[in-house]
Amino acid sequence: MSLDPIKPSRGRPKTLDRDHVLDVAMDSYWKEDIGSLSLNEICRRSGVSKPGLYREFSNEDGLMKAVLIRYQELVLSPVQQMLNSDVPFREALDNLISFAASVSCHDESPNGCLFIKMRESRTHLGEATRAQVDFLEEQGLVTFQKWVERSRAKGEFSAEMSSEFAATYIDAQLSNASSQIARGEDPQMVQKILVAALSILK
Amino acid sequence: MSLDPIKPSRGRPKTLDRDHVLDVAMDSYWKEDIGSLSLNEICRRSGVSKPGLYREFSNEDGLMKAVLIRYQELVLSPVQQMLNSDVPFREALDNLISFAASVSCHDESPNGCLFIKMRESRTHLGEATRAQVDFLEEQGLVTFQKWVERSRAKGEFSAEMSSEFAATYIDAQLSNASSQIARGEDPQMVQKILVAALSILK
DNA sequence: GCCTTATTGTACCGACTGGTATTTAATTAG
DNA sequence: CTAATTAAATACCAGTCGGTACAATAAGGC
Repeated sequence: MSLDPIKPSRGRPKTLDRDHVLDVAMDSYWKEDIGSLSLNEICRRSGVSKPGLYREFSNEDGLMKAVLIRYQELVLSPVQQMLNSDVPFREALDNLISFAASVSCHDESPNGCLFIKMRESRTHLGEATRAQVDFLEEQGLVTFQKWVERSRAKGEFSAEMSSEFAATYIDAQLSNASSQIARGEDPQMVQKILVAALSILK
Repeated sequence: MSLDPIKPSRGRPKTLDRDHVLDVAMDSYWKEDIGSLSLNEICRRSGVSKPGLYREFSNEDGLMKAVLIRYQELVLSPVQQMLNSDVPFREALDNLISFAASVSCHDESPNGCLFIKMRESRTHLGEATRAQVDFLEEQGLVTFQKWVERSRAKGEFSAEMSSEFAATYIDAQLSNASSQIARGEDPQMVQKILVAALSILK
């Protein structure tokens, strides 16, 4: 294409650091209640003026969608790749469990999976973000289902249930684990519950 | 005692219908996002002026605590009584499952268990309500644990796990089911997941 | 007829929300 | 140099929030 994203280099140079804002916003949404975190607060924290933020992301919905996409690239994608690889089923399951029982943005207070938090806060999301959540949810279910099907073909999964149900079940349990982590429950207990619940996949 | 709750019968007669307000508030908190439902809105819906509501419940915290207590009496208590009775374990478990997979305030949109919703919205609660949630949570865990212990003594529960863990596990799965119902997922699927997850208790 | 007591609703408070109009600053094109 | 272009931040908008001062009202006691 002829439209290069190179400097058009005209007018006052941009000082707004998009990635910095996204980092701050992701951290904030991650460790706090999504519905209670205001744009004003994100502006304060990222040191950006409100009109600046609106110029970059259009509105709150645009910012949250951008944050979610960033989260997908940063956190979800590696997990999906692991599930798409040929790691043995039990090993992949163990990885999945320890991932779910430990997700946090940094070393601080536990907060669960941001995607799942957003899914739970569905009513607080704008149109675009909600659509992105739906897309990621579907993508996740497909990933689980294909993983189960491949594992079954390899003889590593023999539970008597449809692959579709298995995918839904895994999603439900991971979702539950994330909620518990976010609620502040002991990660070890969360993991123990997860192990028990997923033990029916054998 | 000498303090009868009979009409002190002095001053302007009260017209505020406490129970009506509580009903409206319970319904509202039940089927909508707790953190997004304002006192103003509850006043509008119940036809009560704001100072009237404050006189009756002190503040938002007081109202929510009163609502939670009402919910406990109305919904939770019967379930607890069932678990404290000598109903066979499998039957009680089935009751618990169909209860969890169907809780709604009326025939309308599903909304899960209000207590669990409040527990998930912990950050939006005032001090008194939060304390009440903690109390009910502890009470629930104790009920589950004693139920498991009695069932084990009757030879109806033989899974190899501590009664304490079993109680935590049941709580986690019911909580998950409630969240799914509230999120609008198909009750039949929720029930199926619940049955699968609780199948490890045998 | 008052006075006291208790409940009522209007009208307000300061703080905050998502979003924007507007002015000012910094750069390039000519 | 000026004009055009782009981005900056201040200061504002209407609306909502939880909470309250306050004057009007309705009853009993005397």
